[in-house]
Amino acid sequence: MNKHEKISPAVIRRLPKYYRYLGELNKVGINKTSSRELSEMTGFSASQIRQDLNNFGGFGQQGFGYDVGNLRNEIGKILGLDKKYKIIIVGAGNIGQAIANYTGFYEADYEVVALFDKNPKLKGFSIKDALILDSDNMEEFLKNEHIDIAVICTPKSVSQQVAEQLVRCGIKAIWNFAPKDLKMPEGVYVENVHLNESLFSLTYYYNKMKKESE
Amino acid sequence: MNKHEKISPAVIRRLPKYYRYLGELNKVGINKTSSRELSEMTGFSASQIRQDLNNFGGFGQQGFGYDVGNLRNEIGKILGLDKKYKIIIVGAGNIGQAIANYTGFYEADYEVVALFDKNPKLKGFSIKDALILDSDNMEEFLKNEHIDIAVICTPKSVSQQVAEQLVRCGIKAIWNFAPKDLKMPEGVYVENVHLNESLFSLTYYYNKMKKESE
DNA sequence: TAGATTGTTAATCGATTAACAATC
DNA sequence: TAGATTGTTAATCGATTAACAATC
Repeated sequence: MNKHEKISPAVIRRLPKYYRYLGELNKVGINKTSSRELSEMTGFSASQIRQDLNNFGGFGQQGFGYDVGNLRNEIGKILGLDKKYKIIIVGAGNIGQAIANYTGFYEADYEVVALFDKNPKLKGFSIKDALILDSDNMEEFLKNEHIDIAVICTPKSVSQQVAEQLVRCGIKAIWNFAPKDLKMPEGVYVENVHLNESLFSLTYYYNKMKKESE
Repeated sequence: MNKHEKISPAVIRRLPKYYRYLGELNKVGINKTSSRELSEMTGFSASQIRQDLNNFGGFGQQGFGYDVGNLRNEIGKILGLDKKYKIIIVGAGNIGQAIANYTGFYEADYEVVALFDKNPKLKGFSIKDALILDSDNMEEFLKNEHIDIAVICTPKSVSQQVAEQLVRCGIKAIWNFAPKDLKMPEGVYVENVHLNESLFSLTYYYNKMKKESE
Protein backbone atom coordinates (compact mmCIF):
# COMPACT_ATOMS: atom_id res chain seq x y z
CA MET A 1 0.00 0.00 0.00
CA ASN A 2 1.23 3.45 -0.80
CA LYS A 3 0.99 5.65 2.22
CA HIS A 4 1.27 8.84 0.19
CA GLU A 5 -1.69 8.02 -1.99
CA LYS A 6 -4.12 10.68 -0.85
CA ILE A 7 -1.76 13.49 0.03
CA SER A 8 -3.05 16.75 -1.36
CA PRO A 9 -0.91 18.75 -3.81
CA ALA A 10 -0.98 21.67 -1.41
CA VAL A 11 0.95 19.59 1.12
CA ILE A 12 3.49 18.46 -1.47
CA ARG A 13 4.10 22.06 -2.55
CA ARG A 14 4.99 22.97 1.01
CA LEU A 15 7.52 20.17 1.51
CA PRO A 16 10.31 21.80 -0.55
CA LYS A 17 9.99 24.89 1.59
CA TYR A 18 10.39 22.91 4.81
CA TYR A 19 13.33 21.16 3.21
CA ARG A 20 14.97 24.45 2.34
CA TYR A 21 14.55 26.02 5.76
CA LEU A 22 15.75 22.86 7.50
CA GLY A 23 18.81 23.02 5.27
CA GLU A 24 19.48 26.56 6.42
CA LEU A 25 19.17 25.57 10.07
CA ASN A 26 21.45 22.64 9.44
CA LYS A 27 24.05 24.88 7.85
CA VAL A 28 24.27 27.16 10.87
CA GLY A 29 24.54 24.18 13.19
CA ILE A 30 21.08 24.21 14.73
CA ASN A 31 19.91 20.65 15.17
CA LYS A 32 16.68 20.97 17.08
CA THR A 33 13.55 22.78 15.98
CA SER A 34 9.80 22.91 16.56
CA SER A 35 6.64 23.46 14.58
CA ARG A 36 6.39 26.90 16.15
CA GLU A 37 9.87 27.81 14.97
CA LEU A 38 9.26 26.44 11.48
CA SER A 39 6.04 28.41 11.46
CA GLU A 40 7.91 31.65 12.06
CA MET A 41 10.32 30.87 9.25
CA THR A 42 7.92 29.62 6.63
CA GLY A 43 4.82 31.63 7.43
CA PHE A 44 2.69 28.49 7.58
CA SER A 45 0.86 27.83 10.84
CA ALA A 46 2.42 25.49 13.38
CA SER A 47 -0.71 23.39 13.29
CA GLN A 48 -0.53 23.06 9.55
CA ILE A 49 3.10 22.05 9.69
CA ARG A 50 2.35 19.29 12.18
CA GLN A 51 -0.56 18.12 10.05
CA ASP A 52 1.60 18.12 6.94
CA LEU A 53 4.39 16.11 8.52
CA ASN A 54 2.03 13.63 10.10
CA ASN A 55 0.74 12.67 6.69
CA PHE A 56 4.00 10.81 6.34
CA GLY A 57 4.61 9.64 9.87
CA GLY A 58 5.72 10.91 13.24
CA PHE A 59 9.07 12.54 12.73
CA GLY A 60 9.05 14.46 15.97
CA GLN A 61 9.25 13.73 19.62
CA GLN A 62 6.47 14.84 21.93
CA GLY A 63 7.55 17.49 24.35
CA PHE A 64 10.78 18.05 22.45
CA GLY A 65 10.36 18.91 18.81
CA TYR A 66 12.09 17.75 15.65
CA ASP A 67 15.65 16.78 14.93
CA VAL A 68 16.67 19.09 12.09
CA GLY A 69 18.96 16.71 10.24
CA ASN A 70 16.59 13.79 10.58
CA LEU A 71 13.51 15.70 9.52
CA ARG A 72 15.33 17.15 6.53
CA ASN A 73 16.43 13.69 5.51
CA GLU A 74 12.94 12.28 5.84
CA ILE A 75 11.44 15.06 3.75
CA GLY A 76 14.21 14.57 1.22
CA LYS A 77 13.30 10.90 1.01
CA ILE A 78 9.61 11.70 0.59
CA LEU A 79 10.41 14.04 -2.29
CA GLY A 80 12.92 11.57 -3.69
CA LEU A 81 15.92 13.86 -3.34
CA ASP A 82 18.04 10.92 -2.18
CA LYS A 83 18.11 9.56 -5.72
CA LYS A 84 19.85 10.60 -8.94
CA TYR A 85 17.99 12.02 -11.91
CA LYS A 86 19.09 12.40 -15.49
CA ILE A 87 17.61 15.29 -17.38
CA ILE A 88 17.46 16.40 -20.98
CA ILE A 89 16.46 19.85 -22.12
CA VAL A 90 14.58 20.26 -25.37
CA GLY A 91 15.07 23.70 -26.86
CA ALA A 92 18.44 25.31 -26.21
CA GLY A 93 17.31 28.91 -26.48
CA ASN A 94 17.48 31.42 -23.66
CA ILE A 95 15.42 29.53 -21.16
CA GLY A 96 16.88 26.15 -22.03
CA GLN A 97 20.41 27.46 -21.62
CA ALA A 98 19.51 29.18 -18.37
CA ILE A 99 18.17 25.93 -16.95
CA ALA A 100 21.26 24.06 -18.08
CA ASN A 101 23.43 26.64 -16.36
CA TYR A 102 21.28 26.87 -13.27
CA THR A 103 23.13 25.95 -10.12
CA GLY A 104 20.19 26.13 -7.76
CA PHE A 105 19.50 22.41 -7.98
CA TYR A 106 22.65 21.40 -6.19
CA GLU A 107 20.75 20.17 -3.17
CA ALA A 108 19.74 17.08 -5.02
CA ASP A 109 21.46 15.02 -7.65
CA TYR A 110 20.11 16.25 -10.95
CA GLU A 111 22.32 15.93 -14.00
CA VAL A 112 21.60 17.60 -17.32
CA VAL A 113 23.04 15.10 -19.79
CA ALA A 114 22.14 16.80 -23.07
CA LEU A 115 20.24 19.59 -24.77
CA PHE A 116 18.45 19.28 -28.09
CA ASP A 117 17.78 22.00 -30.60
CA LYS A 118 16.74 22.31 -34.21
CA ASN A 119 19.14 25.18 -34.85
CA PRO A 120 22.29 23.74 -36.50
CA LYS A 121 24.34 26.72 -35.32
CA LEU A 122 24.02 25.52 -31.74
CA LYS A 123 25.13 21.99 -32.56
CA GLY A 124 28.35 20.94 -30.90
CA PHE A 125 28.36 23.63 -28.25
CA SER A 126 28.06 22.47 -24.71
CA ILE A 127 26.83 23.92 -21.45
CA LYS A 128 28.66 22.65 -18.43
CA ASP A 129 29.13 19.01 -19.37
CA ALA A 130 26.03 18.75 -21.53
CA LEU A 131 26.33 18.78 -25.31
CA ILE A 132 23.79 20.51 -27.51
CA LEU A 133 22.63 17.90 -30.01
CA ASP A 134 20.43 17.97 -33.06
CA SER A 135 16.75 17.40 -32.35
CA ASP A 136 16.70 14.79 -35.08
CA ASN A 137 18.89 12.59 -32.91
CA MET A 138 16.71 12.81 -29.85
CA GLU A 139 14.70 9.65 -30.34
CA GLU A 140 17.83 7.63 -30.97
CA PHE A 141 19.45 9.16 -27.90
CA LEU A 142 16.49 8.30 -25.71
CA LYS A 143 16.62 4.68 -26.86
CA ASN A 144 20.12 4.32 -25.50
CA GLU A 145 20.05 6.46 -22.38
CA HIS A 146 17.66 6.26 -19.48
CA ILE A 147 16.33 9.76 -18.88
CA ASP A 148 14.12 10.62 -15.93
CA ILE A 149 12.98 14.13 -16.67
CA ALA A 150 12.60 16.10 -19.89
CA VAL A 151 12.46 19.89 -19.81
CA ILE A 152 10.52 21.57 -22.59
CA CYS A 153 11.94 24.98 -23.49
CA THR A 154 10.80 25.10 -27.09
CA PRO A 155 8.46 27.68 -28.62
CA LYS A 156 4.87 26.93 -27.69
CA SER A 157 4.03 26.17 -31.33
CA VAL A 158 5.91 22.87 -31.16
CA SER A 159 5.65 22.04 -27.45
CA GLN A 160 2.74 19.62 -27.79
CA GLN A 161 4.43 17.78 -30.62
CA VAL A 162 7.73 17.59 -28.73
CA ALA A 163 5.94 16.32 -25.64
CA GLU A 164 4.27 13.56 -27.61
CA GLN A 165 7.59 12.53 -29.07
CA LEU A 166 9.10 12.40 -25.59
CA VAL A 167 6.24 10.29 -24.30
CA ARG A 168 6.63 7.89 -27.22
CA CYS A 169 10.24 7.48 -26.12
CA GLY A 170 9.18 6.56 -22.61
CA ILE A 171 9.48 9.88 -20.77
CA LYS A 172 7.16 10.06 -17.77
CA ALA A 173 8.05 13.41 -16.24
CA ILE A 174 7.98 16.71 -18.07
CA TRP A 175 8.97 20.12 -16.80
CA ASN A 176 7.21 22.47 -19.16
CA PHE A 177 8.38 26.05 -19.69
CA ALA A 178 6.42 26.62 -22.90
CA PRO A 179 3.38 28.83 -22.23
CA LYS A 180 0.89 26.21 -23.30
CA ASP A 181 -0.88 23.35 -21.54
CA LEU A 182 0.14 19.91 -22.69
CA LYS A 183 -2.45 17.24 -23.33
CA MET A 184 -0.81 14.08 -22.09
CA PRO A 185 -1.96 10.52 -21.47
CA GLU A 186 -2.35 9.05 -17.98
CA GLY A 187 0.95 8.13 -16.40
CA VAL A 188 2.83 11.21 -17.55
CA TYR A 189 3.29 13.99 -15.04
CA VAL A 190 3.68 17.56 -16.26
CA GLU A 191 4.91 20.35 -14.03
CA ASN A 192 4.30 23.72 -15.63
CA VAL A 193 6.33 26.87 -15.15
CA HIS A 194 4.15 29.37 -16.92
CA LEU A 195 6.09 32.58 -16.61
CA ASN A 196 3.48 34.73 -18.31
CA GLU A 197 0.78 33.55 -15.89
CA SER A 198 3.09 34.34 -13.01
CA LEU A 199 3.81 37.83 -14.36
CA PHE A 200 0.12 38.51 -15.05
CA SER A 201 -0.76 37.55 -11.53
CA LEU A 202 1.95 39.87 -10.22
CA THR A 203 0.54 42.61 -12.43
CA TYR A 204 -2.92 42.15 -10.93
CA TYR A 205 -1.67 42.55 -7.38
CA TYR A 206 0.57 45.46 -8.32
CA ASN A 207 -2.43 47.34 -9.71
CA LYS A 208 -4.60 46.35 -6.78
CA MET A 209 -2.10 47.82 -4.34
CA LYS A 210 -1.81 50.99 -6.36
CA LYS A 211 -5.56 51.46 -6.32
CA GLU A 212 -5.77 50.83 -2.59
CA SER A 213 -3.04 53.32 -1.74
CA GLU A 214 -4.76 56.10 -3.68
CA MET B 1 -14.98 50.69 -2.91
CA ASN B 2 -12.80 48.14 -4.57
CA LYS B 3 -14.89 45.37 -6.00
CA HIS B 4 -11.92 43.00 -6.22
CA GLU B 5 -11.11 43.27 -2.55
CA LYS B 6 -11.94 39.77 -1.41
CA ILE B 7 -11.13 37.75 -4.51
CA SER B 8 -9.17 34.66 -3.57
CA PRO B 9 -5.70 34.11 -5.04
CA ALA B 10 -6.93 30.84 -6.56
CA VAL B 11 -9.32 32.82 -8.74
CA ILE B 12 -6.63 35.28 -9.80
CA ARG B 13 -4.29 32.45 -10.78
CA ARG B 14 -6.94 31.08 -13.13
CA LEU B 15 -7.58 34.36 -14.93
CA PRO B 16 -4.39 34.28 -17.04
CA LYS B 17 -5.39 30.83 -18.26
CA TYR B 18 -8.80 32.05 -19.37
CA TYR B 19 -7.11 34.98 -21.02
CA ARG B 20 -4.77 32.72 -22.92
CA TYR B 21 -7.45 30.35 -24.18
CA LEU B 22 -9.69 33.23 -25.17
CA GLY B 23 -6.76 34.64 -27.14
CA GLU B 24 -6.44 31.33 -28.98
CA LEU B 25 -10.14 31.29 -29.83
CA ASN B 26 -9.87 34.87 -30.98
CA LYS B 27 -6.95 34.05 -33.23
CA VAL B 28 -8.86 31.35 -35.10
CA GLY B 29 -11.85 33.63 -35.53
CA ILE B 30 -14.23 32.08 -33.01
CA ASN B 31 -16.13 34.86 -31.29
CA LYS B 32 -18.68 33.05 -29.15
CA THR B 33 -17.99 30.62 -26.34
CA SER B 34 -19.54 29.14 -23.20
CA SER B 35 -18.50 28.07 -19.75
CA ARG B 36 -18.84 24.46 -20.93
CA GLU B 37 -16.47 25.05 -23.83
CA LEU B 38 -13.97 26.91 -21.65
CA SER B 39 -14.22 24.05 -19.20
CA GLU B 40 -13.14 21.55 -21.86
CA MET B 41 -10.18 23.71 -22.78
CA THR B 42 -8.95 24.67 -19.36
CA GLY B 43 -9.90 21.61 -17.34
CA PHE B 44 -11.67 23.76 -14.74
CA SER B 45 -15.35 23.00 -14.17
CA ALA B 46 -17.95 25.09 -15.99
CA SER B 47 -19.48 25.98 -12.65
CA GLN B 48 -16.16 27.20 -11.35
CA ILE B 49 -15.58 29.31 -14.44
CA ARG B 50 -18.96 31.00 -14.05
CA GLN B 51 -18.25 31.59 -10.36
CA ASP B 52 -14.84 33.04 -11.16
CA LEU B 53 -16.13 35.42 -13.78
CA ASN B 54 -19.06 36.55 -11.68
CA ASN B 55 -16.68 37.80 -9.03
CA PHE B 56 -16.04 40.67 -11.41
CA GLY B 57 -19.43 41.12 -13.03
CA GLY B 58 -21.72 39.53 -15.56
CA PHE B 59 -19.74 39.27 -18.75
CA GLY B 60 -22.03 36.73 -20.37
CA GLN B 61 -25.50 36.65 -21.76
CA GLN B 62 -28.00 34.18 -20.37
CA GLY B 63 -28.97 31.52 -22.85
CA PHE B 64 -26.17 32.54 -25.17
CA GLY B 65 -22.72 32.44 -23.63
CA TYR B 66 -19.78 34.80 -23.75
CA ASP B 67 -18.43 37.04 -26.48
CA VAL B 68 -14.81 35.93 -26.85
CA GLY B 69 -13.29 39.29 -27.67
CA ASN B 70 -15.22 41.11 -25.02
CA LEU B 71 -14.51 38.57 -22.28
CA ARG B 72 -10.84 38.54 -23.14
CA ASN B 73 -10.76 42.31 -22.95
CA GLU B 74 -12.51 42.37 -19.63
CA ILE B 75 -10.14 39.81 -18.11
CA GLY B 76 -7.25 41.77 -19.56
CA LYS B 77 -8.52 44.88 -17.82
CA ILE B 78 -8.95 43.02 -14.53
CA LEU B 79 -5.35 41.81 -14.70
CA GLY B 80 -4.19 45.23 -15.88
CA LEU B 81 -2.89 44.04 -19.23
CA ASP B 82 -4.28 47.14 -20.89
CA LYS B 83 -1.54 49.23 -19.32
CA LYS B 84 2.20 49.59 -19.91
CA TYR B 85 4.80 48.37 -17.47
CA LYS B 86 8.46 49.23 -17.20
CA ILE B 87 10.69 46.54 -15.83
CA ILE B 88 14.25 46.29 -14.61
CA ILE B 89 16.13 43.06 -14.07
CA VAL B 90 18.64 42.82 -11.26
CA GLY B 91 21.23 40.16 -11.93
CA ALA B 92 22.17 39.67 -15.58
CA GLY B 93 23.27 36.05 -15.29
CA ASN B 94 21.61 33.16 -17.08
CA ILE B 95 18.14 33.63 -15.71
CA GLY B 96 18.23 37.42 -15.93
CA GLN B 97 19.33 37.29 -19.55
CA ALA B 98 16.72 34.67 -20.37
CA ILE B 99 13.97 36.86 -18.93
CA ALA B 100 15.27 39.86 -20.87
CA ASN B 101 15.20 37.82 -24.05
CA TYR B 102 11.89 36.18 -23.32
CA THR B 103 9.27 36.92 -25.94
CA GLY B 104 6.36 35.22 -24.22
CA PHE B 105 5.14 38.46 -22.65
CA TYR B 106 4.11 40.01 -25.94
CA GLU B 107 0.40 39.82 -25.06
CA ALA B 108 0.79 42.74 -22.76
CA ASP B 109 2.96 45.80 -22.84
CA TYR B 110 5.95 44.97 -20.69
CA GLU B 111 9.22 46.71 -21.46
CA VAL B 112 12.55 45.73 -19.97
CA VAL B 113 14.35 49.05 -19.74
CA ALA B 114 17.61 47.95 -18.11
CA LEU B 115 19.50 45.16 -16.40
CA PHE B 116 21.86 45.63 -13.48
CA ASP B 117 24.83 43.49 -12.57
CA LYS B 118 27.87 43.70 -10.36
CA ASN B 119 30.09 42.02 -12.94
CA PRO B 120 32.02 44.76 -14.81
CA LYS B 121 32.53 42.44 -17.79
CA LEU B 122 28.82 42.59 -18.58
CA LYS B 123 28.71 46.38 -18.44
CA GLY B 124 27.80 48.03 -21.72
CA PHE B 125 26.32 44.95 -23.35
CA SER B 126 22.66 45.09 -24.14
CA ILE B 127 19.85 42.60 -24.57
CA LYS B 128 17.26 43.68 -27.07
CA ASP B 129 17.04 47.38 -26.28
CA ALA B 130 18.00 47.09 -22.64
CA LEU B 131 21.47 48.04 -21.50
CA ILE B 132 23.29 46.13 -18.80
CA LEU B 133 24.33 48.71 -16.23
CA ASP B 134 26.46 48.62 -13.11
CA SER B 135 24.55 47.77 -9.94
CA ASP B 136 26.13 50.77 -8.28
CA ASN B 137 24.11 53.01 -10.55
CA MET B 138 20.80 51.37 -9.80
CA GLU B 139 19.61 53.73 -7.07
CA GLU B 140 20.42 56.75 -9.19
CA PHE B 141 18.64 55.16 -12.14
CA LEU B 142 15.52 54.48 -10.09
CA LYS B 143 15.41 58.10 -8.96
CA ASN B 144 15.07 59.27 -12.54
CA GLU B 145 12.96 56.56 -14.13
CA HIS B 146 9.61 55.30 -13.02
CA ILE B 147 9.85 51.51 -12.84
CA ASP B 148 6.83 49.33 -12.16
CA ILE B 149 8.34 45.90 -11.67
CA ALA B 150 11.78 44.71 -10.58
CA VAL B 151 12.91 41.18 -11.35
CA ILE B 152 15.40 39.64 -8.95
CA CYS B 153 17.75 37.20 -10.67
CA THR B 154 20.68 37.54 -8.33
CA PRO B 155 22.22 34.77 -6.26
CA LYS B 156 20.11 34.06 -3.20
CA SER B 157 22.87 35.31 -0.92
CA VAL B 158 22.18 38.91 -1.92
CA SER B 159 18.50 38.72 -2.87
CA GLN B 160 17.16 40.05 0.43
CA GLN B 161 19.59 42.96 0.40
CA VAL B 162 18.79 43.78 -3.23
CA ALA B 163 15.07 43.64 -2.49
CA GLU B 164 15.45 46.07 0.39
CA GLN B 165 17.39 48.44 -1.82
CA LEU B 166 14.64 48.25 -4.45
CA VAL B 167 11.96 48.95 -1.87
CA ARG B 168 13.90 51.95 -0.59
CA CYS B 169 13.82 53.25 -4.14
CA GLY B 170 10.06 52.95 -4.28
CA ILE B 171 9.60 49.57 -6.02
CA LYS B 172 6.29 47.96 -5.06
CA ALA B 173 6.27 44.82 -7.22
CA ILE B 174 9.01 42.21 -7.24
CA TRP B 175 9.26 39.12 -9.40
CA ASN B 176 11.67 36.95 -7.47
CA PHE B 177 13.66 34.17 -9.14
CA ALA B 178 16.16 33.73 -6.32
CA PRO B 179 15.40 30.57 -4.34
CA LYS B 180 14.76 32.38 -1.10
CA ASP B 181 11.74 34.01 0.49
CA LEU B 182 11.92 37.75 0.81
CA LYS B 183 10.86 39.49 3.98
CA MET B 184 9.18 42.63 2.77
CA PRO B 185 7.12 45.38 4.39
CA GLU B 186 3.38 45.78 3.77
CA GLY B 187 2.61 47.35 0.42
CA VAL B 188 5.22 45.42 -1.54
CA TYR B 189 4.01 42.46 -3.54
CA VAL B 190 6.41 39.60 -4.25
CA GLU B 191 5.68 36.94 -6.82
CA ASN B 192 8.06 34.02 -6.45
CA VAL B 193 9.26 31.69 -9.18
CA HIS B 194 11.04 29.08 -7.13
CA LEU B 195 12.39 26.72 -9.74
CA ASN B 196 13.85 24.28 -7.25
CA GLU B 197 10.52 23.91 -5.46
CA SER B 198 8.86 23.27 -8.79
CA LEU B 199 11.44 20.64 -9.73
CA PHE B 200 11.21 18.95 -6.32
CA SER B 201 7.48 18.72 -6.63
CA LEU B 202 7.85 17.19 -10.09
CA THR B 203 10.34 14.74 -8.62
CA TYR B 204 7.84 13.66 -5.97
CA TYR B 205 5.13 12.89 -8.52
CA TYR B 206 7.59 11.19 -10.84
CA ASN B 207 8.58 8.80 -8.07
CA LYS B 208 5.00 8.31 -6.98
CA MET B 209 4.03 7.25 -10.49
CA LYS B 210 6.96 4.90 -10.74
CA LYS B 211 6.01 3.22 -7.48
CA GLU B 212 2.40 2.87 -8.56
CA SER B 213 3.24 1.32 -11.90
CA GLU B 214 5.38 -1.33 -10.27
C1' DT C 1 -42.04 29.00 -27.98
C1' DA C 2 -38.31 25.64 -26.82
C1' DG C 3 -33.56 25.16 -25.97
C1' DA C 4 -29.56 26.85 -24.11
C1' DT C 5 -26.71 28.91 -20.89
C1' DT C 6 -25.85 32.40 -17.60
C1' DG C 7 -25.90 34.29 -12.80
C1' DT C 8 -26.54 33.02 -8.23
C1' DT C 9 -27.95 30.49 -4.18
C1' DA C 10 -27.43 26.28 -1.58
C1' DA C 11 -24.94 21.95 -0.67
C1' DT C 12 -20.78 19.59 -0.46
C1' DC C 13 -16.24 18.86 -0.02
C1' DG C 14 -11.61 19.52 1.47
C1' DA C 15 -8.16 22.11 3.72
C1' DT C 16 -6.84 24.81 7.62
C1' DT C 17 -7.06 25.88 12.38
C1' DA C 18 -8.05 24.97 17.16
C1' DA C 19 -7.85 22.13 20.98
C1' DC C 20 -6.07 18.83 23.86
C1' DA C 21 -4.52 14.26 25.43
C1' DA C 22 -0.24 11.80 25.15
C1' DT C 23 4.32 11.86 26.45
C1' DC C 24 9.07 13.20 26.41
C1' DT D 1 7.68 16.61 38.55
C1' DA D 2 6.53 20.67 35.58
C1' DG D 3 6.92 22.50 31.11
C1' DA D 4 6.97 21.88 26.42
C1' DT D 5 5.59 20.18 22.19
C1' DT D 6 4.02 16.53 19.39
C1' DG D 7 0.33 13.67 17.21
C1' DT D 8 -4.37 13.57 16.38
C1' DT D 9 -9.25 14.51 16.71
C1' DA D 10 -12.83 17.92 16.26
C1' DA D 11 -14.38 22.51 14.67
C1' DT D 12 -14.14 25.98 11.40
C1' DC D 13 -13.47 28.07 7.32
C1' DG D 14 -13.26 28.63 2.46
C1' DA D 15 -13.43 26.88 -2.07
C1' DT D 16 -15.67 23.96 -5.35
C1' DT D 17 -19.66 21.79 -7.16
C1' DA D 18 -24.55 21.20 -7.83
C1' DA D 19 -28.85 22.98 -8.79
C1' DC D 20 -32.02 25.93 -10.71
C1' DA D 21 -34.47 30.26 -11.62
C1' DA D 22 -33.81 33.98 -14.84
C1' DT D 23 -33.66 35.11 -19.44
C1' DC D 24 -31.83 35.49 -24.03
